[in-house]
Amino acid sequence: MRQAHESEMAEDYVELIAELIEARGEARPIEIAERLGVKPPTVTKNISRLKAAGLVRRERYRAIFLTEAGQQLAESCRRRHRIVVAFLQLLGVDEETAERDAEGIEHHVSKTTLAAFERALEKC
Amino acid sequence: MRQAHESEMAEDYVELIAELIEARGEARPIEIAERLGVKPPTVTKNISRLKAAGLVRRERYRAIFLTEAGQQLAESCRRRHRIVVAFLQLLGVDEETAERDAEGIEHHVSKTTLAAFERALEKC
DNA sequence: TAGAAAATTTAGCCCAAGCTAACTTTTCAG
DNA sequence: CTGAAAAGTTAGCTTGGGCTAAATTTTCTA
Ligand SMILES: [Mn+2]
Ligand SMILES: [Mn+2]
Ligand SMILES: [Mn+2]
Ligand SMILES: [Mn+2]
Repeated sequence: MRQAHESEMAEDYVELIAELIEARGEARPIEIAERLGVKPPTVTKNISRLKAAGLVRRERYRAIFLTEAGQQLAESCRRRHRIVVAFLQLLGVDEETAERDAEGIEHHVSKTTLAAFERALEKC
Repeated sequence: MRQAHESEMAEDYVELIAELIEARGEARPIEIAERLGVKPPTVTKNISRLKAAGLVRRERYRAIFLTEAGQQLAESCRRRHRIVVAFLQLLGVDEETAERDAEGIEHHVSKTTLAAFERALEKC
């Protein structure tokens, strides 16, 4: 049973691209660069990696969109992100810290652990 | 207020070195390689990075020891590791998964979040 | 609608962290 | 005490993900 094992880079990018598309209708390299705190050439390079990985659809100089696979990955990453943040806040962590820690933690949370977080959230 | 920001590599190495010294009296590259799932040359290279960072004391071909700074870092990493694992288990995650997830999560847990984990552990 | 500004890409670097192959040093068994 | 096995190092390569400077393309605005 092959685990897909997308990289953290891929997860953060598709998550952000999905959010930008939702908010603005399209995702532009310059916004991705700003949000992720990297420079535009880094985004260009990483986007072509995502394209090679089949997660992104894109023509040169144009906006970036997600493939079917990219959308699915983005959805599960966004869901996981929300759960991790909510869970940390439930424990009493302030929102800013919860967001910052979740940005790293999310990539190491297995299905099992995510389910445990959800259980904790359910029982208020 | 300068945050030290040791790399994940450094944290995992000093943590493991401390454990090996505790268990065996010394830490040897070949054991580090086995435990971390990397090859010996990788360990040699990383140990010299740790030495350059002042975390490790070592002569060529000899066992590896921690400096004062290395011991302090190791202690706080081991403590954090234990807390994260115990916390995940408290949530109902099985030990193996808790260990595996904690190995990644630990590096992204801020002081604030760690304190929240401890609070949860205290109130049983 | 031409030209300036903004966005994007390309080229060419850097560094961390991994690997294999080959070599050197240490250790251990007979 | 010697030689083979084990351990460790070195050399040299690869990949991912970052950067700057410079070129190119697109988008605005006067
Ligand atoms: Mn993230
Ligand atoms: Mn995220
Ligand atoms: Mn770890
Ligand atoms: Mn650990």
